[in-house]
Amino acid sequence: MEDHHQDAAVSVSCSGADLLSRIALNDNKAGMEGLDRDKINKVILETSKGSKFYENELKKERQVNQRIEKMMEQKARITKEQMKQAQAEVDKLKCELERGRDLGRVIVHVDMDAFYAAVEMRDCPELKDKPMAVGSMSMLSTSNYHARRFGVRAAMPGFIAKKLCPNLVIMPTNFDKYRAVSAKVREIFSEYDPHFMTVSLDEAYLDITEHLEQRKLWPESMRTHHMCDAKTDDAGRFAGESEKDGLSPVLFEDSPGSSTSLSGAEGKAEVFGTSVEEAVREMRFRIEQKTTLTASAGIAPNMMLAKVCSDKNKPNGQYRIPPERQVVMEFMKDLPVRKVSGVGKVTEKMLAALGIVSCAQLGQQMALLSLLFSETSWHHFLHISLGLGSTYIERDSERKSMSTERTFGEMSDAEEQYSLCKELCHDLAQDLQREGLKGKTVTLKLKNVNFEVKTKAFTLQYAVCTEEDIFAAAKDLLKAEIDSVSPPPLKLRLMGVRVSGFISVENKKPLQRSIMGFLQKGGSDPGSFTQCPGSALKAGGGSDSASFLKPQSTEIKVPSVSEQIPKSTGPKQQSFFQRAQSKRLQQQQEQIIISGTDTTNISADAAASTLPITNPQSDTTSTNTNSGTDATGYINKHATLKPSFKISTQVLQFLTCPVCNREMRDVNLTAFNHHIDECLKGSAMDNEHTDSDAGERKEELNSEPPASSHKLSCDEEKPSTSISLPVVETDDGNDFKTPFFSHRKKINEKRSVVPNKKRPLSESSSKASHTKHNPAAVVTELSSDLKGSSLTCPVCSQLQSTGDLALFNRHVDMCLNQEVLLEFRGSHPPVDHSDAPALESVRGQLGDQGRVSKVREKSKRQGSSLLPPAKKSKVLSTKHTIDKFFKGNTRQNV
DNA sequence: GGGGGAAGGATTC
DNA sequence: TCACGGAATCCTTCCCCC
Repeated sequence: MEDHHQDAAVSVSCSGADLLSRIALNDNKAGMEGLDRDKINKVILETSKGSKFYENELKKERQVNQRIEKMMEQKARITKEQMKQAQAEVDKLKCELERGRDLGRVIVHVDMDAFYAAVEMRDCPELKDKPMAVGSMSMLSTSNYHARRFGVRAAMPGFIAKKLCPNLVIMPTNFDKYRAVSAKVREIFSEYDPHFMTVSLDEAYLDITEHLEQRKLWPESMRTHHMCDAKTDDAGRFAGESEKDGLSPVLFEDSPGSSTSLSGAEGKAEVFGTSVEEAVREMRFRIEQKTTLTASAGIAPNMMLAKVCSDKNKPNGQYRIPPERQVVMEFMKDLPVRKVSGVGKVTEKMLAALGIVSCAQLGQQMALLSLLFSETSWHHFLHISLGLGSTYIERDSERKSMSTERTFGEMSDAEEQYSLCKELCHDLAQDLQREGLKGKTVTLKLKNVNFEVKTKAFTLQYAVCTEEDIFAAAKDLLKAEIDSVSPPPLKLRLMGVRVSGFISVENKKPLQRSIMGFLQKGGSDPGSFTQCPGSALKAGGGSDSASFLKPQSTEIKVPSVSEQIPKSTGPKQQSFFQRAQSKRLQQQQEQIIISGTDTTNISADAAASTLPITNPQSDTTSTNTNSGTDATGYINKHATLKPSFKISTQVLQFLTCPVCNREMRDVNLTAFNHHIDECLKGSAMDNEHTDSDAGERKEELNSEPPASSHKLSCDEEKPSTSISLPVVETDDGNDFKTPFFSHRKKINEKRSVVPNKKRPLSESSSKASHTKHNPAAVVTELSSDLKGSSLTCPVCSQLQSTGDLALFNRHVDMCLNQEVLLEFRGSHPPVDHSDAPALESVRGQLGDQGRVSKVREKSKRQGSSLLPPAKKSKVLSTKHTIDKFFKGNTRQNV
């Protein structure tokens, strides 16, 4: 939604301005130009003044002012030498960023105009000439353009809006209806970019680069669209074509893009060209035809710019920044920092205190900013000043928490509070179970009648999702709060409960365990590998655990939205290597079982320290599911500290050693076990000096493949899978140094550094292993490319003197097997991989950029921090800053 | 000193 | 007439423990 929450005025012209920037009107929004700000602010002030809310806002404002004071003191202490060093560091990073600037993508940000209000007006034509808003007396979600002329806007309480505009009609929200409209719009989006990313019901990012390529070849007929092809309404209230006249155009009849309006154009055909602008205009045209609502769009080489652009010609317009560095820099020059998503009222104010209002000023003051702000923050600022943003659009990032909260009138009775708490837990449990999620951290959020917010969290030993379990934790937190408040009683106006630390997310860390589970049949809860062995299974118990015990299928297609399989159990959790390896190893196990035994005696101590084993092939191997009562289904994680990888003594016709991959015929199990023991010893010795490396490699293998890499599973059968990785790019801007990857370098010339600190594993990994462009094709490409050349093993970095892919893959398999064995043997400290470029590349391929970043950041912290972290001010955090806009600037041009 | 949990805060729609 | 939301994510700081 457009600038929904930019509710701090850029400047306040009322008295006491310094304390009012949080409350005063922000008219920096389409349809709000030229308002009598003083008058509006006066009304807002008069209405708010004296309230608890107002007092709290003043308090927060004072805190921000204190932060600014501290920052200014810090600034005063900065020496010339420090500035010089800082400038050098900034310049260096700037150079790297410039080198990695990617102008090759065409990113579009589409934003529906006054979405909720527009839907309501469409369905209730009598509203179209009236000032109206959607929401309630306590809060408005959005307003139409008539209302905006009175200063009524989103994120404003309804009662204040009523003061500003007594005739304002406030419509209640109807999310079902908005969702239905949104679904229609998304259908159109998917035709331009099947991987588009939805931000909210009315916003999306698309990468239409590929579409534009194809579009060039399209005949005119494919670019011809007819007026008024909307057939039905979204909620049964909109009658259709006969009523469409005058609806949508009236919303924004004087808007920049009104040429696409519907009036009097029924049946006419419009032909769109092949250019970027034409493609986006066509998309907007089709949205309008289908929904009678208008959308605005921004077109730019990255997400950050596209977002800013979509606001430029709002409503019903579009704006494009061509992919030229000079133009980008020119565009950024006068852009107020506040216009950039991620810069909120606090950041704006802090920057303003340093004399920074525009993005050009931001660029000029980077050395200073690097000394005053955290690394994350100033890197963000640097990206902004250079007009850089992410060129990779991530589609579905994994949910990290789920919560529910409620605001109410003053509540002081403890019994009532417990009762409400239980109710919230009930609701949350239902939501969690609906999505098959379980989390270990329960957080209680409380807001007292003075608007002071407190959160109390507790992390359990096991993941929970039932009302009882959540409430058990939440009520203790509530009790502590009730008992500690002084003076009693605790007077609340809001209570919320959140569950986070989902085991589906956490399990990305020990994913390697899944490889180790290659012998397991029937699949089990990957989440039960926790600090509390077996606890998740116990906690999950009964039907709850079912959602985590779903058979894992090796999906070929990308799961649709409707496929609500918990992400924790999907093949997504295993890397491509892992899945291929698991499968191969599992086939070996099948051979063992088929040959007459399934008593693989991995460990006698399965119950004490068990590794639940995921079964990537459960659909096809479920006949061999273990009962779970014996040790068969588990591998003791300590078992291989001593080589004890035993298989029961029976003569088997055909076995393959899981260590060296050799096939053995007519061998009895004693001999086979002996062979494995020897292999293990050999492997252990081989790796003795590289344990730490392997430990790091183990982590690399933990990474998660992208959603799209599900497609790769169909190639797992092929011998070339070991090298058929979708991603070949490191996130540090280093060139690949091995022959194995050298041919990719040409493809990936455009790269940039992603200096993101603390990048979440889930996001970075999925991003890193992005294979949007037909991964299957990559397999072919790589395979054919490699024929006849020397190859370097991505695991051990050794150059292999063979061009034979089968031999090479065999070697990679063996290396991978050794990784598994090293895992058996215990943990390994991470090491510096600076001398292992191939591993770095592998890490990039496997998608675990988060870990790469961590290693690099560690060295960075040691070497480059000019001020102790504690002295650096905190600022800036957003889901749209580095994560959405900047991280992932390393696009995978596969 | 580093890792990780807890708490608070900023930002977004 | 009273009256300022809900959900999610990320970042920073603090603190404890190893």
